[in-house]
Amino acid sequence: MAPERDIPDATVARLPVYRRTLVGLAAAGETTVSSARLAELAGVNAAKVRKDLSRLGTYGVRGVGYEVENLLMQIGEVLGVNVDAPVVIVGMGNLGQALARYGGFSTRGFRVVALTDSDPKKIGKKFAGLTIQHQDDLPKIAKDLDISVGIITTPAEAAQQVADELVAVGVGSILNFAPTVLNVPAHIPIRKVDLATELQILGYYQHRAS
Amino acid sequence: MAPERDIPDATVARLPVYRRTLVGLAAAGETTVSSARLAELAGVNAAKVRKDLSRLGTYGVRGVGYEVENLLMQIGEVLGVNVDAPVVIVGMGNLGQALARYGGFSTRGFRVVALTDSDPKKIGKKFAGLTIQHQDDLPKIAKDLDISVGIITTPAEAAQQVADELVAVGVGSILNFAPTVLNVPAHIPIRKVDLATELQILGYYQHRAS
DNA sequence: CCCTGTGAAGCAGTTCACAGCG
DNA sequence: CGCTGTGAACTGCTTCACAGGG
Repeated sequence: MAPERDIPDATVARLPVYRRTLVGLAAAGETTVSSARLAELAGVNAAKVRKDLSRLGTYGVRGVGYEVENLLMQIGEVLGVNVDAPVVIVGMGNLGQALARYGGFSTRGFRVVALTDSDPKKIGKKFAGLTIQHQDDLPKIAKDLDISVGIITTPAEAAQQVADELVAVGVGSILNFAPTVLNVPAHIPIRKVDLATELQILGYYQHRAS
Repeated sequence: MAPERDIPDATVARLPVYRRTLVGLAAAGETTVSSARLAELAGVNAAKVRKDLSRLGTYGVRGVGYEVENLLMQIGEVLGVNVDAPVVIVGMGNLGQALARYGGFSTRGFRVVALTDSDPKKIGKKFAGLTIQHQDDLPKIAKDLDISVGIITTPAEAAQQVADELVAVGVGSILNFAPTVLNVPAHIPIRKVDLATELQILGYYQHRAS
């Protein structure tokens, strides 16, 4: 009943895109979709869609396509979007504040339940219904709220320390917005979102083109 | 004198990380660095560092390593960080505001010179010394300021339209924060930063681990 | 003797092309 | 007859391992 194990990283990275596309199709009242159409909407190639979906153990209907609702359910299960994982955001600067107000968490299986910072001037302020707490209280917060995901939006200098603290209190995965490479134990999944890096990559291609 | 052409995508994506690491080493007064040390700091494998750097036409010194300043200069040139490309941010919601205040652009070859939105209530407000202008004025703004990069921070529904407008006014590359796949002409480099996708990918790995 | 540069091997992901089912 | 599922070929990236220069 659980879907196939060991889905390739490249496939996992595309599943959220398929999911978003399928949500749109469902909202538009579509009940089935072919790999060709899904591929077009998701910006990939049709063979890739079929190979990716076959990894889920999903079976489409030959001659017809895939059932939208069924596919949504299966992808949702693989990604764990029904889990409602408690999230803490560490670092309430510009970006932390923007994320605290971001509305996209709940429909993706995450719920921001705590905000922390180490600047005493910020403690007690409220964002999106949550009060900023001191980073030193993380152990208690993590225990009380059973935090499973940490989002790091501190300056680069503080990020490794924060990552260590998150790991120490038992957080299960980390999303890092600080522009630095973090060392965490191999069993903790970590992903980074790095604006400066993305811009510089663009810089290369633009530079080349001219 | 220009570095080698045709650097693989995977290498390009790592250059900003090497650059950041080298900036740190330079600040710490280091003048040379071995591939092993650079690899450790950048979180990759030493052979990869050597192969990547060899693509730049850079030559390290056998038995010693690479000269930090020289390497920085070469990577900077490849990435075009001295270009100071004018950037417009389209969509001044939470994220757009956070990016407008973000300080990391200038040292990476980018300068935010304009902010736009389509909500009349936001026009005229100021962020980081810039006044929000109406998105309808984009053609004039782009012409006057010679905009070369567009950052899209609108809701998903508006993003394709905005992308079309950016392409129409001659923007050379696009960074998309909206959670949707954008269609742009093949010659326009585009990258996406997608928080919801990253979270869902984490969701998969965390889910799997338990 | 250390550390780079690089052929060669290995691996992962993509794309092709078609058999086979509804 | 259309569209899925998938072997097989292919492409690109990573890693190994070592020759060779300083």
